[in-house]
Amino acid sequence: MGHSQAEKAQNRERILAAAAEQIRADGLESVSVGKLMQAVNLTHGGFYGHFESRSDLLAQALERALAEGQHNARAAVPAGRPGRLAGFVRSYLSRAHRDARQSGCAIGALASDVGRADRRSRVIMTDYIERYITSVADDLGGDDAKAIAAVSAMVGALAIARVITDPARSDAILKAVKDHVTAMQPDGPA
Amino acid sequence: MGHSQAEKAQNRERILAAAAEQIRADGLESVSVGKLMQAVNLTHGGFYGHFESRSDLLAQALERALAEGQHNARAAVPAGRPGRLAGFVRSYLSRAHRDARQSGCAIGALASDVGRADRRSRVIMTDYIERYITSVADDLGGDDAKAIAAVSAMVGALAIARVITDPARSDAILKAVKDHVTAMQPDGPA
DNA sequence: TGTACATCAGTGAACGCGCGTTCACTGATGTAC
DNA sequence: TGTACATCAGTGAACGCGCGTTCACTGATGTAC
Repeated sequence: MGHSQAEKAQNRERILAAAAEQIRADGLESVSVGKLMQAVNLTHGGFYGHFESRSDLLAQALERALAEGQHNARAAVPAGRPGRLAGFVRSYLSRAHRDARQSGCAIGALASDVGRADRRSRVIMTDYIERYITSVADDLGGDDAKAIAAVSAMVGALAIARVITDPARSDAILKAVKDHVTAMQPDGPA
Repeated sequence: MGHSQAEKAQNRERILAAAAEQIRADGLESVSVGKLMQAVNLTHGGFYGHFESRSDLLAQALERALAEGQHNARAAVPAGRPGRLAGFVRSYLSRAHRDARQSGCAIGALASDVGRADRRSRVIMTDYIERYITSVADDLGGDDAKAIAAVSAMVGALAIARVITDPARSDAILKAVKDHVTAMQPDGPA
């Protein structure tokens, strides 16, 4: 069995990507070293050539999940200014986002988990929350307080919509908050 | 060692109360049968005289936590109508509530956990979310959509404030959303 | 009120299992000459 | 270009541990007479 240096880097990527998906789908605690390595067609022993410990992996996977969620969010919206917030909110509070936890926003998926996690994880997520708020504030005339309210409502709505058992009611939650946040923009939706 | 029927009911209560606190403080998955029974000064074998399984206990503890969180919320606000929402929001988005996960609102503490839990848990929490929305709607002239936005913002803000590492910034998050939700009332804060 | 006994709440040893982590080993990679 | 060898990515057995659950047992409770 040949294992080149290039393959090692590639395997590390595959482990990290699989973990970043899994923590969003099933939570930080759902990750087991053995199963994760199996999912990536490696044996468990090799794990420690890539990461110091399970908890080290979790912190890096959280960072990765946050970065990916952010990337997906930006990709869903054309870069131009007018209607940017409305477009972003439509995508963030879509049924597709609600139903695809594993590739969606890690703040929405993991906020309450990280709230009780170790400091390292909280520092990482704090950074992404602040970026999220700043980005939304840009579309709200720099109003930080308004952006905080908008972000809180979006994150809360996503979490709640994933709990509600009746699909139509879950849709209604998403729609109500979408309309509410969109209406926050001074010049109205574009 | 004497064990009367009254003691049995009392022990069941103690197990359930301890679990209801623990799931809010550290998440559903943090509960282990052995440690839980130890915390209540019993041995692990007796657990199955009270509950069918760990997962049965978790569902009942979730219901208990939700009921307690709701009870605490009502207790914090005088029953009279004027200013009821403002008073409730002040309490919900207080530093005290943020810092006392184990006795606070279980929706805020466990929404993202339950979003990926089994159907039984989701059904239980759905019920309490709807009650929460209805209760807030009562203070907003029956406007369901507005109440959904308010509840989403409060739940999201609580979760986010528990992640943010800088205490002053965390306070600012609570305050921004408190002001935002209070301003939703047509007649303004009382 | 007092005795005899069935009930049953709680005990603690034991089960099989999966966990995170370690480590001696294998064999292809990739470098030195 | 070809050979000799050090490196090191990945393997898989083994570790000690805590888990959820079962069960034979203990002894106080509480009932029948």
